[in-house]
Amino acid sequence: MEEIRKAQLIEATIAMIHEEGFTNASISKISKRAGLSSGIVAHYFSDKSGLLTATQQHLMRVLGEETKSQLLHARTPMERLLAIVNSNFSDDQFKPGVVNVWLAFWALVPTSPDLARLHRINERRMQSNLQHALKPLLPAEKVASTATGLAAMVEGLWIRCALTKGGVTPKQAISIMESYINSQILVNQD
Amino acid sequence: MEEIRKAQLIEATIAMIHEEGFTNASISKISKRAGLSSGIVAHYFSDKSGLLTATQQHLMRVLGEETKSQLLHARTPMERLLAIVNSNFSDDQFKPGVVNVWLAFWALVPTSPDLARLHRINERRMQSNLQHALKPLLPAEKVASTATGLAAMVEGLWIRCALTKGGVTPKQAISIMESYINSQILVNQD
Amino acid sequence: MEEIRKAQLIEATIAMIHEEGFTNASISKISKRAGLSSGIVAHYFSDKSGLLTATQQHLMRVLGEETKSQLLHARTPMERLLAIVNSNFSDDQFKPGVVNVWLAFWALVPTSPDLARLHRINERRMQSNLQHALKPLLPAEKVASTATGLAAMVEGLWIRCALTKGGVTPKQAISIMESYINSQILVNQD
Amino acid sequence: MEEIRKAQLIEATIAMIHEEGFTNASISKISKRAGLSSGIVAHYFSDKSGLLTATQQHLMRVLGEETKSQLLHARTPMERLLAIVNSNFSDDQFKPGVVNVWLAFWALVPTSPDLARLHRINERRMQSNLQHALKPLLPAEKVASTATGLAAMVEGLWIRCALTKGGVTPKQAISIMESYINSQILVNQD
DNA sequence: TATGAATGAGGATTCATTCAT
DNA sequence: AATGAATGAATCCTCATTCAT
Repeated sequence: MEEIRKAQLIEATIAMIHEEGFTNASISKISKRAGLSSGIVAHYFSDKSGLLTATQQHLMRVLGEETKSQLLHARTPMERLLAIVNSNFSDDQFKPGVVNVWLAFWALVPTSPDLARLHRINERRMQSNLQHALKPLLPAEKVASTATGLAAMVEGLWIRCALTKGGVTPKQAISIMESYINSQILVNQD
Repeated sequence: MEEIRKAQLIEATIAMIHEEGFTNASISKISKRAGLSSGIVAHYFSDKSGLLTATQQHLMRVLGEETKSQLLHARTPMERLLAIVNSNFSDDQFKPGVVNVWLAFWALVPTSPDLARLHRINERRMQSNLQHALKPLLPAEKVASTATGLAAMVEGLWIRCALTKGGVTPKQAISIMESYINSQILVNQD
Repeated sequence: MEEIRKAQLIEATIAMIHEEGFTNASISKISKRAGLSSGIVAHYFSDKSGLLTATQQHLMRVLGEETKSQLLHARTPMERLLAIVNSNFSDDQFKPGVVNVWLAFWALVPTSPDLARLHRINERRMQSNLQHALKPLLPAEKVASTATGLAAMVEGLWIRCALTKGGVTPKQAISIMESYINSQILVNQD
Repeated sequence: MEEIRKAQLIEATIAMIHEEGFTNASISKISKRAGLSSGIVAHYFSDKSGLLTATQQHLMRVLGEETKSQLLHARTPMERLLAIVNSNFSDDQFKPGVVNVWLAFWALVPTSPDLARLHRINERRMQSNLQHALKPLLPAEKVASTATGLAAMVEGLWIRCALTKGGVTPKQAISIMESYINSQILVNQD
């Protein structure tokens, strides 16, 4: 029961943030949308901030699982890299609402220790995944900085896909990143 | 007088968003911090959203002028590219508060037409600057996508400099981007 | 519970309008007077205008029930007419506050669609009641205009009873209207 | 100069009350509409309530002059009566805005001593005019009550003309009152 | 005479939270 | 486990008023 209710509320939170913006996503609207009463949030998350943190955790878990699942089928280092990149641009990451939640999340990081913690965890996982995949492809001293650049590019392109209607498509984003990866490998080859 | 007051209020807005987060930056706190009364906001910006829009416009103007000023001294295409990149990582862009305002701004874009407009303008200027500088360096069909990738990387690295204490420094960020630029040019040279 | 709270708030609204005038009847004063918190108004009426509309509806219902109750005992057409007239001058209609609410209500009709609707309903009911009672007493072509004149006189005299201290009393008002009715019947008799 | 400014502001007050309702007619809107600054009101009327009182006084003066002017051409008592009645339904009394101001005025009488004074003056003038005209037509003991009834009917019909779109027209109102007058005279003749 | 900058109190409204049921 | 009534603080905004120019 608890898990069902929590899932319902997280789902409704994402939907409300999508539809009316982070600022207007009040507890009463969220709970009404979930078909539940307003008191329920206190019951399961103790707090509004508890609900928001849980929501962000949920999104991070979804992304993590997507990455893990795509990595399963990767055989070569290059395939591993592309798996990581692709997982960030899967359909799940552009579902209505998901985008706004991530953006709101970033905006809250500087003033919320809880969310800052989540942010750090997420960033480290990404960095670690990328470095692991890059190690066989690049000289050791280039691995870390290339991983950072790649992670940054993923984030930057993702924002553009999300915010700029008629801008970059996920497909184009992936191709831009492939070009980055390839040129880095080529240049550092000999 | 009008310009002085507006500047005071924009300054105070940035400071408050920095100190207490976007959500807690209320009109009364902002105006008190500016040493003015709360009614003054309505007087000069008609609205809270008017003040926020003006604040973001201000930050964009500062960035634009920084870019323009750095471009003045650039002689070669490569220098132009670096000028653009550098201007995004100048000290002004990491002054306390500036970071949070940009992040909050992005979070509001999906639900605020006004801010969406500003966002589009800013993005186009960046893209256009980069393409202009890249044209002499790359085959025509590579210019647009490389500019997009570079812009995305700038944004992504900027977020990391801003959000992750002890992560990437602006200096490292610039070096990562130089590496990206160089490899793209090298690979596409012959 | 809901009905009790609504009644409390409507009662308090009437009292506040009476004591401090329509302009000064704020939500916080009204709710405090009802012994409740200010948020309660939103809870039950969603709006201040919701509360005002409900208050006016309440007064109209009271008047309607008074009329209906007096009509129960009326046997002849003439008695019916007097019953309608009397109900408009019953003690309930001059209870402290009731007068001011009606006046404020009229003042808001031109700019409030909701109240305009209520006004129309009330006027039609009065007109219909009067015509029904006048039909056996007057030639058909005189019924409508006489009803209108009578309704207007009721309203005009009611205002004078309400606004002019030391002016007309309800008793005198009723006698003036009786005289109007009698003369109209007499003149149109043969 | 003073008279010009005062007239401008009174005119603007009536227009604003008409367009946005009494509640929304703020000093800044009124003065802007008059093409003047907001401070001007304090200068010429010391107060907002001063402006409102002056506005109501103005409307009363206009009505009084209309009555006086129509009475000039009246020769018989009956003509005098009709002149008084007609003056209340002249075009000036239904000019946009005038109606709302009178209604708002009535609503304020119970809580404003100033406006209550004006109200009393206006009512007495009307009563006195009517009694003077009725004296030659009715037995002495009927004059006062008939005047009161007539005044009330004028007011009631005027409200209906004003508030109920598609209800009574001024022409019909006058005819209803003529019928009242005639029947009263006929019945009391012998 | 006239302006309009500046104030700050007061308005309606929204909302997270609490709690009895 | 779940409700939703009730609170009251906080928010934005409006506005009459004051006053230096």
